[in-house]
Amino acid sequence: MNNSKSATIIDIAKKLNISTSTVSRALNDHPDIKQETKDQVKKIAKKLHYTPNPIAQSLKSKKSNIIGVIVPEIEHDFFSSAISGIEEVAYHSGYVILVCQSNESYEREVVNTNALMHQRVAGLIVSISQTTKNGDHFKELISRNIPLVFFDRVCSDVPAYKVIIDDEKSAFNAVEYLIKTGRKKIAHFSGPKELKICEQRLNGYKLALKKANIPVENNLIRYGGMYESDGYHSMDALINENIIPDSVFAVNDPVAIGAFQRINEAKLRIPEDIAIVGFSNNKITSLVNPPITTVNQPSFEMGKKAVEILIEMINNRQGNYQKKTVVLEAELIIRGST
Amino acid sequence: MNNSKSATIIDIAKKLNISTSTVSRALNDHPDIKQETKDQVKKIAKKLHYTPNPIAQSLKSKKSNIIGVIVPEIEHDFFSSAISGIEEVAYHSGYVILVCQSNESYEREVVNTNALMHQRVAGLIVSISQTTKNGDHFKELISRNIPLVFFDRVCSDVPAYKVIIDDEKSAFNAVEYLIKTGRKKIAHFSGPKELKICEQRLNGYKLALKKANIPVENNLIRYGGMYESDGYHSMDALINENIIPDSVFAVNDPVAIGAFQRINEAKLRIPEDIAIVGFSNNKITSLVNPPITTVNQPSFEMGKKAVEILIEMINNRQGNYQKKTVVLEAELIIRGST
DNA sequence: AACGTTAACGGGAACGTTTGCATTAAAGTG
DNA sequence: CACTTTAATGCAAACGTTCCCGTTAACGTT
Repeated sequence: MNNSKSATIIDIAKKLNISTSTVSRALNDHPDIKQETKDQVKKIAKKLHYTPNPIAQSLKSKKSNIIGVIVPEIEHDFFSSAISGIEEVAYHSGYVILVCQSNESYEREVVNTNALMHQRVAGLIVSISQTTKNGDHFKELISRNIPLVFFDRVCSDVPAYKVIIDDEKSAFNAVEYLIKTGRKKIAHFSGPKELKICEQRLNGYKLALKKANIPVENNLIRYGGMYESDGYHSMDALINENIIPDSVFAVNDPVAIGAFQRINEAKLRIPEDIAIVGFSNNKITSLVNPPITTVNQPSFEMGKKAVEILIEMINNRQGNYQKKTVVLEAELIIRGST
Repeated sequence: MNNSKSATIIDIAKKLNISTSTVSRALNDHPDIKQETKDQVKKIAKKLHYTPNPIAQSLKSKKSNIIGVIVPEIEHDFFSSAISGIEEVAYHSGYVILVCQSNESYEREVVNTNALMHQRVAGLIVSISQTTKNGDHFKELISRNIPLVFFDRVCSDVPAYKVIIDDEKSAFNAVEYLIKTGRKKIAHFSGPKELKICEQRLNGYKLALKKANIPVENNLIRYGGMYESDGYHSMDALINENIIPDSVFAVNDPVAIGAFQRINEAKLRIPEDIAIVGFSNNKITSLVNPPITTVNQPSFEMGKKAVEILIEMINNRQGNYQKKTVVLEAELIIRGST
């Protein structure tokens, strides 16, 4: 019964003594084919467990049902959640997703981009690596008319759709909240200066201070990476320099957690001695004690939105969409750490 | 310069006034082609930025460089980490990965499996959903000679390679450790009874008790899901029934975290009043206070191992590999919660 | 009766590669 | 010199679809 090979339209054609063209059209409900033939074809197709060969279809149409996704690190809460959102929408639209990670490496991002391009993906969703300054590999995609959507970490010099949050405004709100609750000596643990999102969060921080007439002190601003260890070290440095802020606004949650740990080790109390605000609303922030106030970055929704736009672009290839930026809401979630 | 279409071997052939066969063979270093021709072909190929069209190659060879991955939920720490491991190895071997999630739904797992099969993936790596009892969709793969490797959550009636840890033994070790530290009233929060791994962890729990001559009390064993809320509710139920254990062995980390929260709410102390042991070594377990003792399930390594075996199978399609089970070490990581 | 229309279908090229089987010319063999 | 061998290349089919063009027969229309 099971001859272990997939049936093709040729098999169906032979069985019914008709041509493959007719079978193809019948399966695609072409008006030229009469209902009776369609029924017969579909019946045999079902019987033979026929499914169209997507590879042959892709070769012919030069399109595929594959959406490429490139993120810095799959393991990251934010990205795995975004990928999940992408997969969810893609699944219901008949697409599958090819996932690559750049490991924060520009070179690898380029390799991945090219690999997916040659793989003839229908479109690409990307969050760029920390080390990416140059967007030429993305421009190549655009010149080949391959739809591209960035999310969260965008490449500003590439004219593509972007799904982001307002990092500056969100940071501003977070810091303003700290100020409203009486904090004055607010430290900021920032990330790599090259990353746009870090720059913008830093800007938001500064703006909030300025609005409240609090001077921006450079030794309260620490630069580092985006990981726990970075937050830990930044806090450690402050303590060693005997600079004790009354609050910390961290560029993201891992950094906040790192600071959190160092503060605990120093036997300082959260939030009494030092308040903490993170960024992203990673799961962990709600599970530590006290739970950490953070900016809810809607990762799942960002992924969904990105792929929705991408599929829209794939379908209306006319290019009548505007290269546009979608800004999602990122609200401050107030918890015990402030 | 950039005519926005990919160059093909036909373009190269025309440029050199030779046949496509020669170009193809030259690019693949076929011995029939003389060095001079190869050099010319490769030179032009580079000049035109030629890259082979993987779709055409797949159509011809009936193989692709795509590895399919199906997991219950991408967002899960364990799975996103495993996927990361898979991607890492796949990348360095010239494969890309197609990721689907079943959302713990059997039907969706079947749909995904079939979709990937028809996508002509080179092989498939799967961790099955909670609701999967039937492995027919996987047997179909095997009958079509598509390599298949399970990891962690395996389908026991399907003869395929499996990468797992020894759940029973790991659970046994964890509970035995609790007993050694003087705990006697040890609760176990289990997961869905259908899941093999839950059954085995439960078995390990029972065995450890029996070995220490501690009676297995059914009201200390609670069944639920695999999420925080389940752990929370199990603990809540115990407290409401006024059954206060001196320790809890949770089927996984989220459940442990849920119990952790409920214990905190009850103003009971960890580990003084109740010790906690989780399972998986999710990141969060090391970040809460006190950090939670847990079984380190080497997710990244499991993913790597699975894909290594898969690629091996893809290359030696002769089937001279044994359907075999690989058991990785899962050691107990002792932290402050015990 | 000669022609046009339409419904329903088939032929065959095309997508980009790979590969078995020629073919050709040069070289070697007896 | 007639022949086999060998090196290097070309031809054409095949992978499974799709789709532009026919083609055919049955039916109107004048």
